[in-house]
Amino acid sequence: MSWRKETRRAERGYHHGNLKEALLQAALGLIAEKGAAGFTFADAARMAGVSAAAPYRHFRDRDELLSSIAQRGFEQFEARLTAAWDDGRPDTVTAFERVGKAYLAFAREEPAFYNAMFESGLPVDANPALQAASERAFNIIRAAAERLAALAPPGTPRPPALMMALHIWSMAHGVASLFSRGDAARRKLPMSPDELLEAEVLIYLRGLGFPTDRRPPAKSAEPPPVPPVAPSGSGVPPGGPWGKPK
Amino acid sequence: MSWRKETRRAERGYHHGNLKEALLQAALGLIAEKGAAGFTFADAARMAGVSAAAPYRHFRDRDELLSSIAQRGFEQFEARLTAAWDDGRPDTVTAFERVGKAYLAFAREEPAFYNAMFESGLPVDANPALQAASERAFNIIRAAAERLAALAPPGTPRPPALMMALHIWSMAHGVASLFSRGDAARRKLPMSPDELLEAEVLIYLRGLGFPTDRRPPAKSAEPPPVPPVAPSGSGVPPGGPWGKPK
DNA sequence: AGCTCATGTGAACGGCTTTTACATGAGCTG
DNA sequence: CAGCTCATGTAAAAGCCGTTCACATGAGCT
Repeated sequence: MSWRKETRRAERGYHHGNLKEALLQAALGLIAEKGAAGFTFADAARMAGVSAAAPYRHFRDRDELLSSIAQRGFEQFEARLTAAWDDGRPDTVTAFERVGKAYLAFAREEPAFYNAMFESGLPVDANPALQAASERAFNIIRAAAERLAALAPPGTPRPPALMMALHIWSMAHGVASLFSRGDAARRKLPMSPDELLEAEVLIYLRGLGFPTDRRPPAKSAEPPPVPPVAPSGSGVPPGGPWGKPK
Repeated sequence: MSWRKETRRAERGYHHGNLKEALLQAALGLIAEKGAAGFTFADAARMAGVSAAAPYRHFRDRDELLSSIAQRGFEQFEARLTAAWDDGRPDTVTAFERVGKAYLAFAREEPAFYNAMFESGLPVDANPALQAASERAFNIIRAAAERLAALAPPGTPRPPALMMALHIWSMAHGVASLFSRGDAARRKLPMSPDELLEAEVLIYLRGLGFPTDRRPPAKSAEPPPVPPVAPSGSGVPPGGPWGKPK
């Protein structure tokens, strides 16, 4: 079995064999558990079964480990946003909202990454690689906004795509930070963070003149009752992007 | 002179005289400088000129000092939001936007409080007093949303005020967190965080059917070119809440 | 004057980060 | 295969922090 070699490497030898990766995984678990602030270099070392000094062979200091995690986080984040955007299929607005949901899903499902990326207080702009990774992730949102802006109803002033992207980002980040994570997420909401963000984005898009009179923010995947492009006659869609007030 | 008594108390005596307050002030300065994560109990004690054990006579532990600061922060926050809202004068929409700006102004001008309140990772819901203070601050936004919702144009479905409040809060918090603070604020923006948020809120309100075709978000107070109520035929006002794309 | 209790001190414990000198052994070289 | 070298690990130590405990001080009351 391939059990032998790996286990022996991992357990017995003087050399760990893959300490860097083991430390990253350990740190990820610890951050998910206790937050980036509570995470400890020594703990990660202990969890990997090495002495407290060993990590310094692979990371300059604790901050560099944190940065590495944030870096990976931004990469995975970018991948998920890219997948969610799916190049604007089946239609731009649907895909755009999917990106928003992917943002929240990432914050929910990868709390450790999200924490390292946005809540650890590490200086993102001090690390060029990190900044670049963050930029690449944001560029997905930006590209999506670009496509959306190009679709602005004729006769209306075209909204600047960059501004739209920043708006969407701030909405997603605001909802994720306030309502979609461990601590403050306990605030009792009349709706789920996903629904909250979806409604927010829909209202915002309507404010830009986009037709958003599609399905209400229900969880079921219904076939779209009408083709995505609607006449812009009445600015007010029938359903409205919010449910009945409970 | 009253100089005597205070100074002697502060400098000489075995007893400090007002250590609790001194510690709070010291901590506030340290947090503003190095963030809540970097802030140190021992440092605060040193800055107040007492031993490292002295603070424990006034705070159970480091977290309680942090909580006290967050608590004060929420109180000041509430006061500023209340002042900005000014009971909806001179008109609801204007006052509403002023609240948004007050949110950003607070984040910018009181980084230490903001940090303790929203970025220190302390469990807000574990401390009832803290949670109540936070709730009171949010209620200002909520009350404003309530008034705004009541003004929804006739013929449109009335948006739930709580949802609106949550939306506005998430926008303000998102913009503040991402663009209006020390670290990540370095991201080059085509506009100021204030303008960004103002545009965002205006577009959002327009999406709800509110007439928002007032002055563009310029700093000068121009007379409104057209009366505020527009026919709802075309959902798109003339000016648009964004400037020319640069 | 004397008592008492809030408030401050100093020393100590354990834990964390980081550095330094030293140990080990994996992989290359001849 | 012998031997060298260097990456990778360890142990120990210094310095910091949070926290606790026994003890000191003196402010205010009787």
